[in-house]
Amino acid sequence: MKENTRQKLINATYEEVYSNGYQGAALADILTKAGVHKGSMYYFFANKKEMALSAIQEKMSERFDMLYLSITKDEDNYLQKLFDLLRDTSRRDFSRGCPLANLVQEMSNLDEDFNQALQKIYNKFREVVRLIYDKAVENKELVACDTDKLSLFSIIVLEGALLSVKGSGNIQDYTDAVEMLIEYIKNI
Amino acid sequence: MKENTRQKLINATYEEVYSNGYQGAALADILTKAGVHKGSMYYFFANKKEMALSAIQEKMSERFDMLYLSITKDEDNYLQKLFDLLRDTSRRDFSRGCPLANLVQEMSNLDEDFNQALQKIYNKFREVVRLIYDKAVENKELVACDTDKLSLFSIIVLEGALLSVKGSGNIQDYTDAVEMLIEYIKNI
DNA sequence: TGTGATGTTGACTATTTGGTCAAGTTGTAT
DNA sequence: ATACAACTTGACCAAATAGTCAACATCACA
Repeated sequence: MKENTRQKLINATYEEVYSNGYQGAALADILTKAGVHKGSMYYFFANKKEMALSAIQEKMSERFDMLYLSITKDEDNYLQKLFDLLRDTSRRDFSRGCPLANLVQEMSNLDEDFNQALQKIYNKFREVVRLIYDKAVENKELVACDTDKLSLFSIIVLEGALLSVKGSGNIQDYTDAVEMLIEYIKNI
Repeated sequence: MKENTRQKLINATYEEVYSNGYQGAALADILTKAGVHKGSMYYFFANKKEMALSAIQEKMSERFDMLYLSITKDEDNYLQKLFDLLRDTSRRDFSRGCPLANLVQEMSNLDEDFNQALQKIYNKFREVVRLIYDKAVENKELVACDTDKLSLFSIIVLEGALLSVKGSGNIQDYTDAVEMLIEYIKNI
């Protein structure tokens, strides 16, 4: 049962922080959503910040591994699978946007611990995307190029596109941007 | 003196919200920074939210007009002036990022009034960039193309690049992305 | 079955939050 | 000079905030 309570807190924290930001996520709401009492929470975590950092690290790694790292473990069609993933709007929560981007925007210049944790996650994300491009080059799906810069550009367009949808309320912004990015990559 | 107090509040609110987000901006801090007492503030604004919305609208319009709209009022070199502006890192606050993007990320899915205000500002920004590209096409600096999508893509790359710097702590991300965008535009 | 470790409960606190208000000061026009 | 509007002051308030704690329950195991 131990992991149960902890995991319920991690899940609820992640959800509340994703929806409201770290500063906007009230402890009382997290506890209600998790169905856990305050004292129990302080048994597992030192404070709100430690719980949020744990939630972010655990849930985001999980998410990136599932979505992106899995592609590198296949045998071929690396590029196509990445394009498919980018094009798949059903997997995206356009209202809440990108969980990582939200927190980077909110916290990286406010708290050094968040800054460091988010930098690690962000760099890992970028490495995974670069790995996909490296495999694509290796497999002759893509001509040899600066895959590091390409992964940077890809993430920038992805994050920017998700932000744009939040700003305009128009999902078309996302699909347009993704197609422009894919066109760019095909023309390298 | 009337405009003085109001303006001090607008400036302080903008700064505090820019640094800490709307939810993280404490009224007490805004008042201290402005050197204005609470009662005075509530004489000029109905509440924190109205004051923040006023600050955002007034200060952001001012900023976009100064940076971007001014380009469209010149006679030529539209494209070059836009590229110069994008390349000018001295004008950017990489630690705090883009004021508009920060607020869109934080508030657009939390409050409908913020959502509407930010959408207007965001759309205006995009229109101004499109106007620059339209003038560039008209002036034969750029071949005829879908300037609307190009403005979308430009803003997405810009916002994404600023976010990336926050995420990685590396300003090179910004300059790399801007050069890739400029290369893309030159190759249209 | 008793004992210590692991986990749970919810009332309690101190502080900070946005917001109110009655009393005061200043400016301005007649 | 007077009167009225424009503006300022800071004490006060209720609600929400993160965090504490002593008592209690449950579990594993000797």
